[in-house]
Amino acid sequence: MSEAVWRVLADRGFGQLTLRAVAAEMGASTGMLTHYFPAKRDLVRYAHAVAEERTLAALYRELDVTGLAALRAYLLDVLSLTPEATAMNRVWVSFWDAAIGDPELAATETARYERWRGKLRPHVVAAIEQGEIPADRDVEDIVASAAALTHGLVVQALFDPDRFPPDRQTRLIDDYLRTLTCP
Amino acid sequence: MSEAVWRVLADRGFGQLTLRAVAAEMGASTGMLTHYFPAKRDLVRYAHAVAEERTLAALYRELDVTGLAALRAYLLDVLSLTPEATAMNRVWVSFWDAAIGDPELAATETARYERWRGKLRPHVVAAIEQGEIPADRDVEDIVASAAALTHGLVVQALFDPDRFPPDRQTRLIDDYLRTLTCP
DNA sequence: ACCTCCGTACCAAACGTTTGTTATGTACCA
DNA sequence: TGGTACATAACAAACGTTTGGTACGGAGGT
Repeated sequence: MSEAVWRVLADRGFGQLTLRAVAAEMGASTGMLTHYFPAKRDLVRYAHAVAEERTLAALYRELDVTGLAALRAYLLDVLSLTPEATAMNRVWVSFWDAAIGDPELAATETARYERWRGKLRPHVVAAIEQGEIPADRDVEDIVASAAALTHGLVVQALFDPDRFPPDRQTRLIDDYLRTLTCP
Repeated sequence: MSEAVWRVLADRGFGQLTLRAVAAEMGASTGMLTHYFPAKRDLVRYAHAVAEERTLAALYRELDVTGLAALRAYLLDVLSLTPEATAMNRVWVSFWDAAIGDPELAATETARYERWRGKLRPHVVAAIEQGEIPADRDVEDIVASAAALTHGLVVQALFDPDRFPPDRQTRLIDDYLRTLTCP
């Protein structure tokens, strides 16, 4: 079930997530879907959960590094460095559109962002404690700008993969992290 | 005509840009629209042009500053600092979704990004010549990261306006520009 | 000046498709 | 016997598109 939803999501996006498309993808009927999802809204919620689960799967792995190196690892996880990551990012960008028009989805996206920043925050704190980042910098602002730069690169890479190959995306993140170290 | 299209775009987004919605917005019939736009695709193209025109209107004003200050001014133009700018950004984010599924729209978005970066580039060059940015930094990378940070802030501000009020968005851009000045 | 013709600019209505949703029926298992 | 897990089919609504028709205004002939 989650497989079928993900396949529809990955190659058509959130806007084209339709009951019949999912049903066809799993060789079933729309009646079966309405049995599990009384309304379309429920299917969208489930699809959102599926996408988030796939995202977090990569995010919750253990790291053997701390501070800036850990921050770097988490940011690279989000970039479109592999075809799978690119598909993931396409899904999330399409979700942004859906969320703009739906207050409930917008709220979940707000929460997702805060969760992501919460994941990055301790490593910024550690980087400051380890002296990798000047202590007078604001933690919350660094987290927000790191997230911003990363998602900004994601969007540009989505529309211009030739100009933003994996090694350049990585280099841009590294350049950014380097500027964090200077006072 | 362009007024009606813009109104629909602004409060429903690209995904909900429909012939009937535009027709209703200008108190006309769908037949009239198909007279001017033989196919939906043509209406979408026109809507894209309308949105771009509104964007460029703000972008092509003359500046009495150069270098980093000019770069700052252009980046601030894009941020969601006013309700109008917020509406504009909602439209463009919704356009990203439409562009993901349509190669032709994707190509126009690729071009739009390159045009935007082209607008920023000379000011980065000037900043380097004026010694505001170390000469060993890559111009193209700085332009790309500035665009990325800005659009990343736009998206976060769209879903969390409380956490990203205008003054914080501005501060985050200023912090970024400050890190550019250090070697 | 008048009439005819024709293209432009629309409207109203309908068409076929796709969408979410609902109703009815059926197999199966406890 | 009754509830769960489906399939089939139909439904109304919304969509892009097509059709048939009306109004008008300028061009050309008489």
